[in-house]
Amino acid sequence: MTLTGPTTTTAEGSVTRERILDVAEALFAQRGLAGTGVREIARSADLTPASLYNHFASKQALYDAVIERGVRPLLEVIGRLPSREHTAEAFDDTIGAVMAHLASHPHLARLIHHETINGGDSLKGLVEHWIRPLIEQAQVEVRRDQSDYWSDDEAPLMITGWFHLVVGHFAMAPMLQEIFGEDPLSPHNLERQTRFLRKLSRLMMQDRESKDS
Amino acid sequence: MTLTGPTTTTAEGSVTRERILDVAEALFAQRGLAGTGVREIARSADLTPASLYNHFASKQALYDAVIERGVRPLLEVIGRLPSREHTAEAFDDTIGAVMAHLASHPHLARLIHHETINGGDSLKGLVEHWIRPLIEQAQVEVRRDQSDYWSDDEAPLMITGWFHLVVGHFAMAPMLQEIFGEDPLSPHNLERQTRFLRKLSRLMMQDRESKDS
Amino acid sequence: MTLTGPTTTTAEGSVTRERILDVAEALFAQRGLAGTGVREIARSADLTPASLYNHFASKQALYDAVIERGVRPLLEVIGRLPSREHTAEAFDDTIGAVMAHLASHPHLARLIHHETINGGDSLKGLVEHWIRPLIEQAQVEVRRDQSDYWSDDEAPLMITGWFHLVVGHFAMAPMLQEIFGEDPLSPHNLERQTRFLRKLSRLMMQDRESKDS
Amino acid sequence: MTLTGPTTTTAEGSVTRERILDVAEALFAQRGLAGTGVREIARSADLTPASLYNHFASKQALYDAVIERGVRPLLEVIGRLPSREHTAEAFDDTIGAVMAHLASHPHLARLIHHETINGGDSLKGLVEHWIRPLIEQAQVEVRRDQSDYWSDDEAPLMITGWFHLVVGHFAMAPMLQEIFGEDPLSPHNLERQTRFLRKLSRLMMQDRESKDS
DNA sequence: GATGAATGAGGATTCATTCAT
DNA sequence: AATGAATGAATCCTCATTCAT
Repeated sequence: MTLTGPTTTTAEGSVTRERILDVAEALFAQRGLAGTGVREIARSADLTPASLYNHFASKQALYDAVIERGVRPLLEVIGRLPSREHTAEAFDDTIGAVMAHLASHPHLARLIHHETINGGDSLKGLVEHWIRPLIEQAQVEVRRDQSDYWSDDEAPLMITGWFHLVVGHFAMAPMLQEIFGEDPLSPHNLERQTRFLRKLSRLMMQDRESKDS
Repeated sequence: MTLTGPTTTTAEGSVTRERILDVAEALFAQRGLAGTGVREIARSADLTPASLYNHFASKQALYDAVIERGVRPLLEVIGRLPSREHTAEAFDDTIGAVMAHLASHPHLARLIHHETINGGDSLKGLVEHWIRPLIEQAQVEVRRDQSDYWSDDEAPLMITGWFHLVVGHFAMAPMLQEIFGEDPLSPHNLERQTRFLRKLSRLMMQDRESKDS
Repeated sequence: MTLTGPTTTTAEGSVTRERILDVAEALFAQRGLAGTGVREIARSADLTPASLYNHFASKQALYDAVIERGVRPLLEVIGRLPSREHTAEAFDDTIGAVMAHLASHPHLARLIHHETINGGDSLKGLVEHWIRPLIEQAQVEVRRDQSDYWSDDEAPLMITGWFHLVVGHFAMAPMLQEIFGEDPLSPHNLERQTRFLRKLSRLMMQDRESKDS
Repeated sequence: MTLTGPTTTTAEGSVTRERILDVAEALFAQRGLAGTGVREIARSADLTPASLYNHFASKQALYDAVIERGVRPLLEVIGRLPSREHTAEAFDDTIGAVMAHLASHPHLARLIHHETINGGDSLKGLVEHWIRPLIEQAQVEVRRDQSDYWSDDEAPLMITGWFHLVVGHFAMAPMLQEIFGEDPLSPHNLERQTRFLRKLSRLMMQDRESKDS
């Protein structure tokens, strides 16, 4: 009876809370906020709907918590790498890190897509803190390189472009699977995709040197 | 009663039917299938929910019709341009045409995203007929160019990459608007994005020559 | 099939709507707003809860409609009688009319009590239009009679006093029934109560003469 | 832990229990039994709903306790004063005492009204012990005075009438406040109301004398 | 004595859909 | 082609209550 000990991790969340977040993440990613029922979430977490409300005030609050828990680490991954000398290598690292993070959180990208497609109220705050600095920094770097292939005001387009390329791959995995008959998120395919993106990045960066010469 | 003349164009669809499709497209794009209520659609079309069922057998049928009507012309746009000599120019044209089509159907991209994120049952058939041939053709062209920067099996990645870049820009317009404070779908910004994509495509294509030398 | 004719009385409300109002009036009077379930109302009206919402937007809206339908005629009854020469007789008539109206709407008084006890949001507007003029008029009459037993500023107390006496009798009928073992709303008892109130009113009015002497 | 000293007065009730009764009284008076949630009561008492059940077996039990605690002293106040020689003065005293008691227990009247409007199961026992003797006594006194204005069988009507007048004033205070813009329970207004009731009582009692002569 | 977590039952309301008119 | 009314099923959420800690 007493062997089980306390079920709550005093740190931040009880195991139940975490379990709910896990299953909700998967379901919200699959079907979106509106398409996911509280009953469904509760059942997947081996709970009554009523019990779920002991941990989250509302479906929306749960959704926000899922987004928060998923996106914040991603932003931290991104924010950790930016300042380096050699842009190309640094960028390669960032791509790799982001790809790795998304790979180990298979629902994150679709979650982000869902949020992004409509106004993204739950995401807004987070993203502003994330994308805006990124763009400003990118602008600085583009300028520093005195690139004449890419102009300063194309920096935002490049950032969002990379966003589409990276997040898109994960978000659309179900459909790519349909089409190609193989899992785009398998280690092999992920490596291939990462390699592809690195080649592309090198193309975009190194080109300047060849132009400069 | 009869003074208004016939309201139905037997050819393709009644004006009411078309009106329903219009508002449903906008709503489905905004909130997805699950997030959009029949009542909402009906109200936006100045109808009773009951009346709506005189035109579509079910919400799902309406949704499918919206997808159909939106995606088929896009596929035709794409299918129309593929065979040319100079790959670079042809590709530029395709990009332009697709961008133009998406620009004039502002809900299409988000609709596609919604469908793509989950299994995309309503889209599956259409997309298979669309993307698979594209990829096969791309593979042929990559091979023909004897590019040694891009390998044959990277062709699918390039295709999907372009998909992400083009469709993503439109689908995520609401969020980009949030972040940058300007409409990504304004003529000026669309032109800029198109120019950007063309520069990128040139980079990806022309690079081979510089490497060859 | 067609013999039943149209089910809606074009005038104001369909028969169904009226039926709902009837049963809701009884239930709200018995158990109050919070104590009455929509399911209960619907069942009593031979309807599904869902169907009920075709007629009233919400439980609260239904409640308001019940109050409105019940109280408005009462106010009209009161407003119709006020101007006469002989105050005593006029007052007798008013008492009689109000008693009669409440007698034929057996739930009205309890409904009013329910509303009055808490802030009476649904009643507020109606009552202000009703009680305030009454008081002003009463003040005029008290003053006109140059009564020296009742002072001018006691007019409001008299009004509310009569309110308590008349409405209270009906509202507390269930408990009086409990205590006395006979129905306070039976014709015989109602008559007795009316007679009692008239005697009381005469006492309050006529007394002035005896005092004057 | 033990520094605060014993928190329970073994005699009658713990302070917590009393606190719960206090807030519950206010809430039940405002919204009735059905309209008041256990959560609400607990929150107002700075407790968890679960903790509340350490003090009361159920919501109903709490409600009954509130009624008990509120009504019993009132009955005692009434029961204490009845036997005197001069009816008029005795009655004046009773009115004053009851008004005073209700004034110092501002929720009591509304509580009684709530209970009275429906069957009043929780009140039944108490009230029977209270009102029935009162009526019998009143009947005796009416008879003793050989009043020919009020007949014997009007005694119950007088009792309930006084009940309406006294309790009504307190129970409907919220609405009267709405209408007149001043607090009917302020010392000044209470005094005025008491004076008014005394004048009325004298009218009802003394009249007999004038008729006798 | 207090509480976090759990729950079955029920709360009001909305769902997509049907059908007679 | 349009609609008011009806409905079974589902929606999110709250209810009063229990119990191990």
